Amino acid sequence: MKSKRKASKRNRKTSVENDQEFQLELEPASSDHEGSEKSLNLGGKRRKKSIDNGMASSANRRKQHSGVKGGNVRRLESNERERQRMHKLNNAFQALREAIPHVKTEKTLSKIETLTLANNYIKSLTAIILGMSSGCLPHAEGEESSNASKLFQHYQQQLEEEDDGSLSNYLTQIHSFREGS
DNA sequence: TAGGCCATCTGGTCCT
DNA sequence: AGGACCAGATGGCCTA
Repeated sequence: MKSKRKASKRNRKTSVENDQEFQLELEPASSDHEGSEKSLNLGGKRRKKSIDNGMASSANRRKQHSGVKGGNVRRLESNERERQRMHKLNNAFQALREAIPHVKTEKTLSKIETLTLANNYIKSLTAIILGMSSGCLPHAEGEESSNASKLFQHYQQQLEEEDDGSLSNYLTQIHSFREGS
């Protein structure tokens, strides 16, 4: 079903990798699951399913062949740490999703959508704040106001250079996300 | 069925 | 030396 597509994805690999995989494919199937049980238990459900189906991933095969005694345990521990790290990253993404206002839909924002929206949201807020504060800046004499003025000039210049219309861009994106859902 | 998105594994590199 | 970080590879799930 997906073999064609997966094959096309695999074509991105280098010829060296293809050669290695070809050789590994010739390995006896009985060795495929060695060392994969622990990571299976530690891993998420999605990964578990693939292994439940009896599919030995190339990753597992690589693991099989890179296994030095003791190194295997270290690898599994490293995998677990990496999983935890990615979970933290995903939690941060979730927090970011909740921090930026967007049209509520059943479909959650993808990571790229979240980052793009957050970027433009920050820019739009910056533009608004600076716009609100700009009124009192010209007559300011204190150092604090002077800094604010510099800040305002800096961002104004930045916005001019980017010329992307942050606020309208942000609103446009929200609108497109709404339509896309 | 193709494409998008995601989770996981892995080896390399950087950092402490 | 070992952990953190990163990017590539891969397979699963979902949707148009």
